[in-house]
Parts: sequence; structure tokens; C-alpha cells
Amino acid sequence: MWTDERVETLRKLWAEGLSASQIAAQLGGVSRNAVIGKVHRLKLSSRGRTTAAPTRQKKTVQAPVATVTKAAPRPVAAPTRTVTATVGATALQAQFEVEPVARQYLRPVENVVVPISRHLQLVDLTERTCKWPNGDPLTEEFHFCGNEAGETGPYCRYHSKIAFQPAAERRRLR
DNA sequence: CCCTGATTCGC
DNA sequence: GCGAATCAGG
Repeated sequence: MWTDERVETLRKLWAEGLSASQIAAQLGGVSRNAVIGKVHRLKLSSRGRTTAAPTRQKKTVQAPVATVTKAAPRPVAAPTRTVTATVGATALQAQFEVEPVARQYLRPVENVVVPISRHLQLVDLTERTCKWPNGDPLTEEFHFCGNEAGETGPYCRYHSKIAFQPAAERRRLR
């Protein structure tokens, strides 16, 4: 459901240049199509240069013909979840998104993973929150991304792309 | 294949 | 109004 807050977030992120899928990931509970549809309804389409290709018309809905045993219906978005990505965190997250695959080499961190003792905001994590760590685990500012992390992994779509980048590609970018 | 936004249209 | 399905393209 598009609450005033969600619409506001949508407007903001769209203005910042995030893609529809990224916005959908942050909002959680909606598909990128939903976001695009909403963007159109809000009449805030064009945004600098994109794939804005004018000429587009008709669709001529073709007949369904034989039913073909299509595959799974695809669940897509989760129920309500509402992702608590609000206030302070939002601003920070937005910044991360704005500068995509720029500096992505953070040390393996493997053993540095969240001190099992300290006051970790780890308690805020759920099965669907992105567990991508931000900041120095030894400082107060440390926190997790926390965005909607579907059922495809421990991270949100954005961080998954960074975390699971193929070795070959990483080498090329270096 | 990955992704992008754009459009249509049943609900 | 909503958003899945679809389309057109990078």
C-alpha cells in the first residue's frame, strides 16, 4: 500500500537517480513494476537521461492460445514487512546507493565479523534484512544495511551484486 | 543473461 | 489506483 511516507521515499529516491528495482528493494514489499507504475501515476517520469525512448504504442494483446504448462507463478515480493528503513538510516543508505560499484574492496572481514560481545545492532536483523555491514565494527557507528533482502540471499539486491561478484570480473575492474 | 524504463489493462 | 505481464532496449 502506498502510504504518504512511502510515496515520499519513492519521490526522493527516484529524484536521486536510483533505479526502479533499487527503490523497490528499499521500500520492500513491492516489485519494480509497482514502483514504475507508481512513478508514472505520480507523473514524475523523465529523470535526466535514461532509456527514454519515445515512440511506443499499441500492444495488441495476443490471444493466450494453448495454456502451456507455465512454470512457477513467481512470488516476487514478501507480504507486508514494511522495512524499518526510516529516518537516520535512510540518508546513509541513499548515499551508498548513489555511488554504486566504485570502491568495493573491503577486506575479507571474515574473522572480524561483528564482535560477538558488544552492543551489536545485530538484534535488528531478521531473515529478510540485508546483513551487509557498514562502518568499522569497533565503532559506535557500525550498522547493517538492513534493507529488504528477499529470499535470494543474506543481502539486498544491491549488496548481493557487490558481494557475489565473479572473480573474473573483479580482476577486470582492477 | 543481466538489467533498464514504458505501456497496457484486468482487477 | 494498483501492478503483473509484456514490450523495447542496453
